[in-house]
Amino acid sequence: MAGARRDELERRTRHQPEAVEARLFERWERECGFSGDPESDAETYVIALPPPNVTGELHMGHALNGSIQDTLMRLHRMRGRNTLWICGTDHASIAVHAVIEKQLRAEGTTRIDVGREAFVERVWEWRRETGATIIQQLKRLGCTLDYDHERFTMDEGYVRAVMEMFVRLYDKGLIYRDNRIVNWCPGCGSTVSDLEVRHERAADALYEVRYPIHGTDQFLTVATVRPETILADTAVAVHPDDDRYRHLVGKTAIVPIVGREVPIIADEYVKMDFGTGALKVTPGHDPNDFEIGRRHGLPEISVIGFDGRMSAESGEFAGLAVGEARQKVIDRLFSEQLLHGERPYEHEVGHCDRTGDRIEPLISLQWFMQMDSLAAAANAEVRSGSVRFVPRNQEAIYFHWMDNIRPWCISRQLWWGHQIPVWYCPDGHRTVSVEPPTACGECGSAELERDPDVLDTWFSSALWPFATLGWPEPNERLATFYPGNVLVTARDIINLWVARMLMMGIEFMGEKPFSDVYITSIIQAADGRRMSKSLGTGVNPLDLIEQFGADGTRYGLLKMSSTQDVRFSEGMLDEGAKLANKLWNAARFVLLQTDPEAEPAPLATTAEDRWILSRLAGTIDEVVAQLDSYDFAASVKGLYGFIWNDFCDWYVEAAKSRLYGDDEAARRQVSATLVWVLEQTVALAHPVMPFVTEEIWGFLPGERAMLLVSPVPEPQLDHRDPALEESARNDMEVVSEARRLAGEGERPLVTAAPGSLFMALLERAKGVAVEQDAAAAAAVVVARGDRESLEAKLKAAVAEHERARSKLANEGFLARAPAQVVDAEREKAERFAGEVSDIQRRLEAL
RNA sequence: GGGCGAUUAGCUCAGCGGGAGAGCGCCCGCUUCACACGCGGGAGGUCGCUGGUUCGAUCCCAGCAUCGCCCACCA
Repeated sequence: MAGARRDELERRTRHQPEAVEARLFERWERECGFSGDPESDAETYVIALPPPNVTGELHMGHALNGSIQDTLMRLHRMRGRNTLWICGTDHASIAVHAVIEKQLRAEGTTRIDVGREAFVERVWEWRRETGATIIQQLKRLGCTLDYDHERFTMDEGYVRAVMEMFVRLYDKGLIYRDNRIVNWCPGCGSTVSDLEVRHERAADALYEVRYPIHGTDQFLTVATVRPETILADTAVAVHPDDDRYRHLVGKTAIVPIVGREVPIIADEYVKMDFGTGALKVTPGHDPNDFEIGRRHGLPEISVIGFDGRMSAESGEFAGLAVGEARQKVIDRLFSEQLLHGERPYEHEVGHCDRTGDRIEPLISLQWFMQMDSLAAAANAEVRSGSVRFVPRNQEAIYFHWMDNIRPWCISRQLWWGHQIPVWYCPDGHRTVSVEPPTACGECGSAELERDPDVLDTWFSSALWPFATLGWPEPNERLATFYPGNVLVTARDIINLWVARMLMMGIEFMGEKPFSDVYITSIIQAADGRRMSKSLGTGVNPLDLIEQFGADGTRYGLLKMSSTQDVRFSEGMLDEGAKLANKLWNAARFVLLQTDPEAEPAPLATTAEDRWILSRLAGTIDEVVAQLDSYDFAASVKGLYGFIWNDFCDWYVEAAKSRLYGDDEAARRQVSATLVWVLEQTVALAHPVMPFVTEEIWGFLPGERAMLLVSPVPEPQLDHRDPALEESARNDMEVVSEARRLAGEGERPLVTAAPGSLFMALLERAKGVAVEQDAAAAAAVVVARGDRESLEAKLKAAVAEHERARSKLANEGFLARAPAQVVDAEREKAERFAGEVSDIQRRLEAL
């Protein structure tokens, strides 16, 4: 190694992430690139990044997802796959509206005042200024995304793809317009989907109201929490099996206040044991009642408008706010002696996930998508195992939703988004077209007005895996990189996004967009609450990267990635940061202390060599297999144990006696193995800890490509020696015990067969004597000349021997225990038998 | 109401049918020639509770308790 490089290694006694990360990332981008090669014949490996909202800042979820995906990308790149990690952001209609409308409010204006065109222009301006900061933040984590082809769901080409999708589905009859009850969010001024409604407890009152039965002097009493909607009642329903009311079915009731005569119907939806067992049916203002209404062909009356006030349909109440109307209705019912009772009532009420406003179910004309056939095709893929959820049990979430799928309301009353490609002429004809038409398709009128609504953001997200590759235009990137391999996301958007991508991928590409769906853990705040900005429980990943380095952060997040909910623990990142430093220093030691002439090679000269080579082969085998099965926590744990305990604590320490000894040949041999093991280890750790490993790689001897694009190590399975590893564990205990005794001021003596593992460590230890004895069955440590401790040792060994023997004598044990367990017990019995006789010999010698 | 998951050392978590583990924290000793972001040694646990299966249960089964997340149209 050149003198300057040596000096640098000697000087840098600590790994300093902040000093190397930016430089290495820049080299990766410049010298290697992350764009994938559409021309290559190599097998592809493709992941589409779940596009973060343009409004977003990197949060813990992104950092975890990013760490996992980048680890997978790097592993497969090192395997020689043609890798592509699709990169981009989502236009996030509602979130962007929130940002811009807040700005407008601060300026004393509103979106209505500035108008649609100016509003949208303003959004673009904001987008140009702030850019997608979150994508830049992912670079800090080391993510090797295809930044050169970054996409945005509002890009020209992407918008075309969305329009194309709409038109095709419309032509197929799957998209249609209908009056339906929808979740109206007064805050958003738009509908929101069922998945964007949160249910929260609310304290309301339950009113019992008497409805006169037509042609009698009797009453039917119903229970309601929304008396103001009485004005829109179009039936009263009871359960068909309810003997109390069976005789009333087919008769009519008079709706209080408005005096409308409505049928009394029977419907199984009604719960006999709730309230009075009679339900007022208001199709215009309740989703369930809407369904009942459709089943029975009832009129749909709206008395509440989109402005949150009573509409003209409500007659004398028109113009009142809903709350005021409610009070007035109650007063009227009371004065007319129709209010039978009132009691406090706590129940769940829908709130908008974004704004927190209480959802108002309203009937309106919206665009819908029929999901049944699409869902059936997607479900078949999941049922057959062709699409696999990991962990498997997350499928339940998917199926629960998909097996009960309902039409999807895809129109939103917003301005920022993909405007629905439907134009209306004054005669009301529809023209549906990807490009703006010049004339009505039916009557030729040139006076066309475009549907003002935009599409649900998830509509465009659903085609992310292929619209990002240039669909619908045929092209090489699309042909090469679709379908992808795995989707990595959190379980809260399994239905919102994953299911819809599956359906659209199958519909438009004829093939599932990915085979594996890896559902990550969700990291909670340290106190067990949800991590969220609003709760103030969030942790900024960029701060973590500063504190622990990108490698430490990635390591820590992967380590936390075990169960479905896990509490954030800084300790795990700290562990990662320390491991990076440990690895750096192990590299310094190996590169500075070994014979520079030694050619890196796995030379199995001593027992320690064979042992570390066995451990290395086993570790490579396991760590890679665990990454392949998405068991990141286990993988990272295996890396840690090998690097810190096996390599640094035991092998490097044991190697020192040869390294610093007089035997030149031994020095060269152990040097060769040390460098070889280091090289393999660093390559193995690269997917998880890319920066420190790349930095070390640069100091390894010889001309070499960057580690990013170097091959992943192959486990040398012929190096594996489980018996040796087992006896190593025993010898480790002997070494520890000798150290303890020496620490207590004893003068321990170790009797060991020649070539026993780690005796080199004892020979270097102060106050420990080592005695080579070919007859020794196992390494045994005794306190020199101390009859008492020898006897104690003998007693313990006899007890262990007896224990193993009695187990073997137990018929039930022999009959049921697996063969390898029985063998292990047998070996144990033999080993302790050997130890017993060793100690006995030493006792006699005293 | 339904689904999923958790309950193991002071803290965060592994282990999931055959002798209770890691990291951090704590105690003792080390300026040992890679690393004090270190080295060596150590203390600390009736593995939530109750039953069951088994020769044997932290691990499997049932029930209970507590906590978390997701889903859900009881007016």
